[in-house]
Amino acid sequence: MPDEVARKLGRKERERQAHRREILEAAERVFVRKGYHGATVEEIAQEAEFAVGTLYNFFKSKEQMYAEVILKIAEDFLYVFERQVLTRDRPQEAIGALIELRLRYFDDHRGFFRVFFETSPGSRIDPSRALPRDCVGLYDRYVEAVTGIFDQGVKDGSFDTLDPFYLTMCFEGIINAFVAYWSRREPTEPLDVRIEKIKDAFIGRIRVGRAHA
Amino acid sequence: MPDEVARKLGRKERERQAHRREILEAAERVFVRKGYHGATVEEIAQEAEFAVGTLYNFFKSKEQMYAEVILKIAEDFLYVFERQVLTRDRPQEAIGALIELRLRYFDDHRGFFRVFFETSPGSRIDPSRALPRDCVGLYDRYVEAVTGIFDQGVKDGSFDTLDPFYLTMCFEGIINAFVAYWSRREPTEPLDVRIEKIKDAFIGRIRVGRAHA
Amino acid sequence: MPDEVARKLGRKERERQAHRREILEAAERVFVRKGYHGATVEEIAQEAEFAVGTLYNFFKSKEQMYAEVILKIAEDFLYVFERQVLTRDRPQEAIGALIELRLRYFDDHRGFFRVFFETSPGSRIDPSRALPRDCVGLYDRYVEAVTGIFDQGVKDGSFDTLDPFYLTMCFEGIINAFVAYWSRREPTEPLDVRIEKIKDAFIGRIRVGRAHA
Amino acid sequence: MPDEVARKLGRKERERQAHRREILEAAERVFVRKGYHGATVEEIAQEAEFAVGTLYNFFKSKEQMYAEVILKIAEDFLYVFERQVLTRDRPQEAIGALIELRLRYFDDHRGFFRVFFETSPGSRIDPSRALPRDCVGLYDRYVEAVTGIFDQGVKDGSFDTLDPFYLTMCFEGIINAFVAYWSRREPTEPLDVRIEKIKDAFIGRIRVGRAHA
DNA sequence: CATGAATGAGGTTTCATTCAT
DNA sequence: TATGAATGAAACCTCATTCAT
Repeated sequence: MPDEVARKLGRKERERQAHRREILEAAERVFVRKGYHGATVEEIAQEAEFAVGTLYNFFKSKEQMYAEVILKIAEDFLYVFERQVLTRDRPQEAIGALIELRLRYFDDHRGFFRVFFETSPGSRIDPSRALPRDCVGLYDRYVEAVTGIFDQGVKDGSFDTLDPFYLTMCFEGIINAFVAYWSRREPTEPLDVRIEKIKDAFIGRIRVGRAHA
Repeated sequence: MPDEVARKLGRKERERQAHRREILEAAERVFVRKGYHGATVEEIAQEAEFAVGTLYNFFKSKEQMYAEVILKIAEDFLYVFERQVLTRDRPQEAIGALIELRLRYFDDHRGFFRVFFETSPGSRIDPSRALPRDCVGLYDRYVEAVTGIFDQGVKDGSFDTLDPFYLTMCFEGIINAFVAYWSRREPTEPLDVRIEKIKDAFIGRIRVGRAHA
Repeated sequence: MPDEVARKLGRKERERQAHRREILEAAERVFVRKGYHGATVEEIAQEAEFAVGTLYNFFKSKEQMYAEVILKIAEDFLYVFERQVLTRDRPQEAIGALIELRLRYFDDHRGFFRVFFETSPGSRIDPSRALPRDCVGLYDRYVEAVTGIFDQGVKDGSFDTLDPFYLTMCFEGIINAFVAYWSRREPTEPLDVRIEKIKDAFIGRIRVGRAHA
Repeated sequence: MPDEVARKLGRKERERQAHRREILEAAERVFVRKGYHGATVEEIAQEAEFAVGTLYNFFKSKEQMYAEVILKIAEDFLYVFERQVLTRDRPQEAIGALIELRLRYFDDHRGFFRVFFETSPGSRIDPSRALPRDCVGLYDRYVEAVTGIFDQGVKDGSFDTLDPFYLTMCFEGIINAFVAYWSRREPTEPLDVRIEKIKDAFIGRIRVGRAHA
């Protein structure tokens, strides 16, 4: 009997989380189609196949929905980042894996990144500006981690002697530039080729002992 | 008599243009402060010291005001760009001058810039923020011109053999990253030093024949 | 076996009544805090530690809850009124006891009182705040009873010859005025003293044969 | 020419004020019909024969409309009060005139008083609590003035020796009680009779040297 | 009976745009 | 051309009530 109750509560809670997720996914789709200001709560509700009021049982405002969409993407990204990038021993490989991850990830959420870049003034220039509170922590963690990789690379002699934090900023700037560009124009080359090109261009530029071009 | 009429019309026309300009400048300030959606026509009117109705004698919509603001900023930037950067013969110097221009320009018109680079390439998501046709042309011209400089540099052997367009993307990304960073934290070094550092870091990385670090 | 059923039903029924009472008490607290329109069923449910749906198993609407709260308060007050005031033989003493009751009651249950005396006679304006039938009867009974006391006092020569209904109105007005005053400024004198002062001031004014001041 | 401009501006301003007044009057009517919570801005707009948005050019919220309705009534009242009551030399006459004014005034705005008493909890007990900011000052002025009258009456021997402030509170309480009562049940006696009765009952009770009843 | 997620009508408020003066 | 009051569509959000479990 307690078991059944437990299972029941478990199911209810599971359903609630499922609905929450469905709403967030619907919200992401609508934000992608219409942008933050263009999206209406009404439309998100229709997309999620819930009534408007229901959304407000999960999120207290449209703004919070937006924030959570970003948060979800950021969390997912960080989860993979920590597993696929931070586990690498050699800095060069870590940066290579990060380039790949960032580009692949972007491909999956391309539409939303477009929204993100456009929504908040300053966001393309300074993503941390447009982020919801919870997200800023994640972003800082990410920046620190990447800086750590560069630091290690400089120390162990893999990379030229450069300020690791400057390297991180350049890295982010470059990736963002490409991501922003490809969010507007359909890329002409397949993802793999683009990844390799950026790896070459970036890592090649900072790697110690490279031959002169 | 005809003379007087001519003078009068001339004055009237001059005044009209002056008002138009004042309105655009007010609009720019407000868009910079509030972003496109946050700005209200009412606020722009107050800033311009005109009545709302008057604005609609010059522009058919808020959207058009926005488009013209962007256009003006882009034109101003491009005007200086063509004179101070494109006139250089040697690619390395041109890029150096561009770095200087972008950083100086940013320091003087940081709000300015935000609007320009934010909106830049026109959105498919939020039509109201899409760049006006004319402006997209300007932006493309800028990108092409910069790409041209890199192209020349690669061809004449100043720079390593890299895809010039990729170089442009990287260049923009890096500049944006620094600009973003300095817009959050007051720079510790004077502008001149910062300019030199970036010149070294960026140009140094792509210049042929550089010594190993 | 039938016994056990009977006991069970008895317990169930007792529990049901207990829950009903708990809900009403919670509702009263919330109505006192927020007023009718400010109170939400959600908040009442939380206060009562039941789910919203449960409340609707006992009352068919928020309006009915409100009506029952009023009714309960009115009944409680009237219960004491009839025992402590109406039992007095001499009008002067009855009015004195009523003064004491109203002031003490107010001190103990000031939120309480507000609901009763505020809402009192039912609104033609805001149907949702109209008193339930039963309650209007109670209030009228109260007014009638007080008027009756004055009537008796006038007739038996205790009070000056005045319209008893007018006296009731004056009495209510004066009590309310003091109560209001003391609800703003902490009284400087203890309750007993205040009670005596009002007795003197009010009864003294209407008592036959008083000395000139 | 400047004259014409002046007249024009004057007319515009006059019209604006007229519209403001019309809206307030419409609002009063709707509040009277439906109560504060029952009234919708939409309905007020229809009653005033303006679009909804127009109301918001004059008042920033429904709440402010309500506050201004009260303020207008209070100001009008004070205006007459100062002319018809404060000008009397003898305290007894002044109080008599005040009773008449309060009752007559109430007759004109009866509906609104009903709303007022019902809208804010505690308003019948302590009207000053429910008043908008601007109004509180007016109310204080009124209370002071009335207290002054009683003070003068006590000093010159017209009234019994009683605390003038207590007298004011009793006076207000009594008037409010009647007003509240008659806002619910149609009075059975004509206004004149009621005025005289209250004059007798109240002034008669506090006048020095009255004969025993 | 207890639960609480789902509902959706309806409220207040904003603001780009128009138009009579 | 300059004005700014008037417009009204449309947005976000609340909350009493229902109902499947």
